[in-house]
Amino acid sequence: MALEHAILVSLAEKSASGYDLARRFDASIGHFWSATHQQIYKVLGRMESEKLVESNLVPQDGRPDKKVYGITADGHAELHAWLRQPSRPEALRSEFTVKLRALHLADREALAAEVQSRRDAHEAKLTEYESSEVRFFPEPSRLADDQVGPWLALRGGIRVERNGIEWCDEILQALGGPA
Amino acid sequence: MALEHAILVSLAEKSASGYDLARRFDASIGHFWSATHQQIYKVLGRMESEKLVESNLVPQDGRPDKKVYGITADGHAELHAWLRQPSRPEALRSEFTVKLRALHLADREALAAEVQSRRDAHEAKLTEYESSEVRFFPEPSRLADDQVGPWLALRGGIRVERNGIEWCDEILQALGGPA
DNA sequence: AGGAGCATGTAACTAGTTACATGATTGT
DNA sequence: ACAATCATGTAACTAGTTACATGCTCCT
Repeated sequence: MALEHAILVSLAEKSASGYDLARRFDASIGHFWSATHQQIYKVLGRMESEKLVESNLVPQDGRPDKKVYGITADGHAELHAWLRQPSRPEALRSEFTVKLRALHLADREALAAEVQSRRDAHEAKLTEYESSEVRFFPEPSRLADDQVGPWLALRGGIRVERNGIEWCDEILQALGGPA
Repeated sequence: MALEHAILVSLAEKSASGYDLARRFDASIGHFWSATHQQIYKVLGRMESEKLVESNLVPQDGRPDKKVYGITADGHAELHAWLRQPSRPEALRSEFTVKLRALHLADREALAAEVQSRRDAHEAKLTEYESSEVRFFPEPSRLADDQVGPWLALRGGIRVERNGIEWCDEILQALGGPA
């Protein structure tokens, strides 16, 4: 299961509570694997019973106590085993593309509007990624060892968004030009 | 649910049995939305009870009888309603990218091999898509009305694969050059 | 004799989503 | 007073995967 491994990767960087993980899955790692807090708690529970992670309760004042999870030796072993074996290539699944195939049945105006809003979303993400790049990886030629992976992941995100924008433009043009 | 709508799109093109649909979901429409025969049969059953599709049994000789499904008026209505409303933008979910982020914990050789095999897979798909393009859409500037959508979908696939190849090359270079 | 293609399904399971639930503190 | 943030969960449901099951025909 992928969420399990995403959690192991995240906890290997730094121990965290379920809540902390949920926030990470809203940002950094969540750009490539999303998860809600509900599912994170569920999976953490199972992972604890499988001894991949262990928790200790940290009392706080002015705030609710939290359960901070850390990765165990078994967790590290599982993580390394997963890293060693190739993951199956993920087939692309796009509801939008299914819809696009049915273009001749659709309202062109409505579809063009949808494409435009997808383009805007790609643009927004691209801007976000690009500013992350300049902030966190200003000198990509000399990165610390543990920064290469995150940088390459971000590069992938940037590529996906740029590609998405170009494709939207191609569609808009085919739909009758962007006015 | 997206499979439901993918089936409606496919049946709107042409009536088909569950088996036929399963083959379509291995090829054309399956490039953007995959489904196994088990799930197709399950969903077809529900869709029939919801009167979105209707079936009639076609006896064949030398072969098992088949249940040919066609789209109903309700099905068309549902399809058009779906086409009119924007689909939520799909977040990208990539197990590989999660792994890439953990590059510093992984075996570089093994990861490079995995990247190379992903690159090969992208290359193979790209070749397939490109030959589909020349075969089915030799003159993209003058396409029949119902060919524009499928062509744009294919263009999206081509873009995704090309982009995937470029990203793989970027990763391989960062991992120490492609020898 | 064996495998591929045609044709349809059931059953058990895993993963993920949506809705609901609680309760304190801090900021506007 | 109201919303946001911190913090943890349960319950019900939907979607999708994997394994199992049957049986006929055509090709090699």
